[in-house]
Amino acid sequence: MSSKTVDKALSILDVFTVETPTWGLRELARNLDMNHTIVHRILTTFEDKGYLYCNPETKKYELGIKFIELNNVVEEHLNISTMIQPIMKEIAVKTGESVVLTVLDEEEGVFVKIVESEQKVRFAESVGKRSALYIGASHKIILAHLPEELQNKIIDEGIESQSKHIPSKEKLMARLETIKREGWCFSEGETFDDVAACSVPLFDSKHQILGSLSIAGPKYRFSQQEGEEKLPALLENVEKLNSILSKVNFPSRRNYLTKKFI
Amino acid sequence: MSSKTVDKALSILDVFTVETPTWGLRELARNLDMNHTIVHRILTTFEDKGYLYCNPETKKYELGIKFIELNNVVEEHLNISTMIQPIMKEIAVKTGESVVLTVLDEEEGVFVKIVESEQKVRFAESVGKRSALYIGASHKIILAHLPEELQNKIIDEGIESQSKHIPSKEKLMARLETIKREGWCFSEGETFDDVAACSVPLFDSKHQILGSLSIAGPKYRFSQQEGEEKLPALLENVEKLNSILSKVNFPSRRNYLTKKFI
DNA sequence: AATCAGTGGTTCGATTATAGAACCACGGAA
DNA sequence: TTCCGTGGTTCTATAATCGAACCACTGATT
Repeated sequence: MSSKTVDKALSILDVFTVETPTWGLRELARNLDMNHTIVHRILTTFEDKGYLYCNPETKKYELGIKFIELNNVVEEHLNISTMIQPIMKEIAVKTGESVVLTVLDEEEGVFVKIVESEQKVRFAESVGKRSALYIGASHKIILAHLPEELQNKIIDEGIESQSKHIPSKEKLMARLETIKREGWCFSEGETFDDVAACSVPLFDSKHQILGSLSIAGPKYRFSQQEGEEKLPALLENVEKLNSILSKVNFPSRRNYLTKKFI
Repeated sequence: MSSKTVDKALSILDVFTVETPTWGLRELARNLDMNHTIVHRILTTFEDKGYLYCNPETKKYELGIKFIELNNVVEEHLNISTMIQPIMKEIAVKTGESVVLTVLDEEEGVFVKIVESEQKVRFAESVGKRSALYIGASHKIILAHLPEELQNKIIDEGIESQSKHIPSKEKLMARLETIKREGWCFSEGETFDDVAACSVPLFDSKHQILGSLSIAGPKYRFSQQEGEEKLPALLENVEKLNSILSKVNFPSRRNYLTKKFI
């Protein structure tokens, strides 16, 4: 049982994305197919509480300062700064490339933490980015460790949405099997055109797939072979990370892994 | 007009802080003086949407992955990574100390961004931290630029809560006047025991106080005199930052500055 | 300058989701 | 066993929400 009103309210928050960060009242109501009165009431409530901010000039709404605050609570609680970041930093220093922590949430992957190399290619802005599990090494390595039925479902949905990232179902399924067997994955130009990455899986205390750890850098200095060379640096540290993560119980939605799914 | 149900739901979120990041159902209901049924319904709703995570072993709730995602949307929209961070970085490099961006929200100050120096004293974990305006240089410089009636109200509330940071109202008010006249503020050991800071104010497009920019470092290498020596590096860059911030319209609650207050 | 179409915002009675007492089932302590 | 606590569920009186219709305003278009 779940609250319809709160559910509606949270659905409203969901449309504030990097792509569309500001919304007018009626524009938003139209988009969500809701009566503008109720949208207005909810927006006002969020605004009062600091979750949304209404620009007084444009009268458009955007996400508020509260999310900066609450993000800190999550990071603190996960010991991201004190425990996870140092390990990622060590890998970054050793390999000279950026290190990315990705987490499985529902049926997608989310970049949770990025530690940048000293080199000038930056993509820390992508923290929080969410995308389908068949895109990029960091996501594919997760997909490879999901139950086959779920892989099927996700790939079918990808084909339906005509994703350019699925050449054919058979090829992808075969690729996933190889990835799982070998325990790592390399990709280039999938999530970002000019970026290549090399990823290994992370597991929770019940040995269920939790996410992945990746090294990422610009394509021109990151071939598959160079990726393989960096693999040891990843694998050396991934155990430490796994033991931390297994104690933490990461707050992402993976309940379906223990339940039956359709 | 505001939605009671959503308001209640958001009040629940508010108790998930750095100090108390996890809550059991009944514990939470007791704390908020609410019926546990309704708390349960709201918690479930948040959980479904990824805003809360219920640890399957302990059955305790904590903030979910959604806040990492939405924090990114806020930061992206504010151009924190691309525009603000480089300026802060420049100051950090020039002074060798960490640089802190603080913003006024309602009647408190919130650390919105911290760029660390290469030196080993770290307090980036404090991003999102919220505290009263009479504590620390970064907050006092904001308080000094608020209307006198509001200063009165805030200081009175501080005295009522028996804050150790207010020696006497007269002294503090006099201090605030000096700070405002001189345009900067130094403090040590207020927000953190071993940290000193030097702060200058930031204003929005309507020349209203928006927040502050600070240099902060460990007390032993950060005397008032050393703070003053670093002041030019701050002031050189604060204009650039002000011009960026005036275009951005920062999403913090400062409506009361344009309205009457009680 | 008058019209129109679009905003954001408000009102109020019919409708519908919510509130909360009472209820499980479970688990640990005495 | 009993007791107290927990998380979670059920059901109906009740109170909050929904939404058509309503302002007041703005900025094109005629």
